[in-house]
Amino acid sequence: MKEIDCAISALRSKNIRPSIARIKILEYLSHTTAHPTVEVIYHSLLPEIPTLSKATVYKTMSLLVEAGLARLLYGEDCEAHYDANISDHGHFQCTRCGRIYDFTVDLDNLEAEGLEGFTVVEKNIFFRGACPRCLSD
Amino acid sequence: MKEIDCAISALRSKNIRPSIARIKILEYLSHTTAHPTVEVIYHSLLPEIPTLSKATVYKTMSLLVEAGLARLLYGEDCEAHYDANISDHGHFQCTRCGRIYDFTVDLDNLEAEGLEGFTVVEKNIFFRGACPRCLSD
DNA sequence: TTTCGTGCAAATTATTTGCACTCCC
DNA sequence: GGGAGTGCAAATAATTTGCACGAAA
Repeated sequence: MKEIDCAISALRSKNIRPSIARIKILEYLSHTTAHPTVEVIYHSLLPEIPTLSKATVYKTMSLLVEAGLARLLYGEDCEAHYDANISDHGHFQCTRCGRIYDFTVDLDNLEAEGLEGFTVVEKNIFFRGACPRCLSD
Repeated sequence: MKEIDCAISALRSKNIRPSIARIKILEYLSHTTAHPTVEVIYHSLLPEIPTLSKATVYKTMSLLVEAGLARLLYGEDCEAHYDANISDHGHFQCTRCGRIYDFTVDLDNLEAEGLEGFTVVEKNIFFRGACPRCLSD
């Protein structure tokens, strides 16, 4: 199956109408490993879709993330969150209330493939889901 | 040792002059687990330091992160990065060139403590350091 | 025909910067 | 006095929103 048909059926399976912008964006996302920003997606597709606007890319990306066809690296919001606990530990963000919790994790024994030749300085682990406080409501 | 002295000596050890804003921000960061944003830090300290400005909080936070006294959750920039690869995998960002690489990781066997009662929907792992391309320069 | 997707522009929010003022060494 | 830290306001950057038009069901 061609990539474009792949994108179309992926959209259909989520009940998202396969418009030109949606198809092209999903197709572009699928064959790149560059983890592009909205800016990058916009400029990459502009030659192909000269009428494309950034607002459409933003709207399409939220749609795709909500449908589970794409994921957002880092947090939900674009605000920077800080932490003075420098030791390796994990963060859990509740998608309902937005609260962030720490948890303990052993990152030394983590098996990672594909990092040969890389110097790792910092390890972050980030989970999302629902916290007990919200689950009990 | 009192918390405030803790903060002062931490700053001194990094050759950062312990000004009132820096001490208070570091102290605040150290005894909270809420992973505050600049906005939150600013409003929490405003009663204590009525002359505080957000610009100072921003400047102080970059300083603390650079010195290794605090860490920034999520990426370096506040731009959202997207990925159509939904399977669990890790991301590595090179702090020199900014490129993001994927790597394979087995998150199922990860031992996490402190997540009893949580429903985990999504797992992200995020490393930072230097990539081979930059290391060979 | 009615709903949905798009594009523009304006609004909002997050962050950075330039500069003047002040406060210690 | 001079460099450093701060605060204000303006500038920039990222993202969201409102609205009108055109295309598709």
